[in-house]
Amino acid sequence: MQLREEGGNLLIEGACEMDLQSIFECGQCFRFKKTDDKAYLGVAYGRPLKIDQRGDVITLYGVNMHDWEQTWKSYFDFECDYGAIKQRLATDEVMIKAMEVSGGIRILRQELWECLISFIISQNNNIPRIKKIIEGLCENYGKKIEFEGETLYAFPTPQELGRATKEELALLGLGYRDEYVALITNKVKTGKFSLEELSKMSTSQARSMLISQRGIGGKVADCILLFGMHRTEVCPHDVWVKRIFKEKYGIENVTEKKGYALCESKWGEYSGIAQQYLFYAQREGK
DNA sequence: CCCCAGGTCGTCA
DNA sequence: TGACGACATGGG
Repeated sequence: MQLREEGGNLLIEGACEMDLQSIFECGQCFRFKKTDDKAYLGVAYGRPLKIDQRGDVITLYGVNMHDWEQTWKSYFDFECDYGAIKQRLATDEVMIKAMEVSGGIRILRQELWECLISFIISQNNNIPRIKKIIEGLCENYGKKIEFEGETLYAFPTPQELGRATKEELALLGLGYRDEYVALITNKVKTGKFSLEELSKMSTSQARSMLISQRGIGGKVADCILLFGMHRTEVCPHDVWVKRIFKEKYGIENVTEKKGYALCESKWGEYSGIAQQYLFYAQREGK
């Protein structure tokens, strides 16, 4: 892999265990959309990004080496050696086949606050609608960002989102989740629920803390731990995991508890990443 | 009209 | 603990 600046853009060349489509469409992140010219356009940490992949060249438009070091290197989790992780996970045929499809996934280091709200919204919901709702939140309450001739919006801060009433949220399509979002937003805004403290806790402490909040159960807590706090040992136990254990591994009636034990014994500290590989491959029908 | 969606909550045994 | 329906909304 090689990094260089060219024409005001940053180029990543050569193998880097990175596939933009699977990264942005595996359901870890809801803020990047595909453009007509087959790039991905979105906002993270309040900064706009346009990025595309042609052959083995990835281009981050308008990004210099300083921006890369400051923001995007960490966002795309470049401290992590995915080659080594995949080698560690390649212990059975199911996983090896899944990784042929989804091996380019990286667990993005997203903002905790954004993940918290996004995955509360994700419950009993489908990915296109989750994206639409979050887009609505950003357009209505987030800061406007003009970029490359397009208008983008940052994810609203707790203060900004705190201006929304429950009724306004309902209008954006949150449905019964309006109450959950309003409650936790208010707590974060007023400091009753500290994301800073949360992020310092052990995984099991943080999980209990999350679950004690209204509208956050085990699955949503796990997604927040994995995607918002990069606790890669956490495997969100959803309907798809059940499906995968049944169809691919021939293990039936996997309860939540059983599922965690299975993940722990099979994939250990990388259970969350393993789950993403399997989840994406399964959703792609492979 | 039905069913489902990266679930959670309250209730009842 | 474990099972089961309700819950808003929109798409198929």
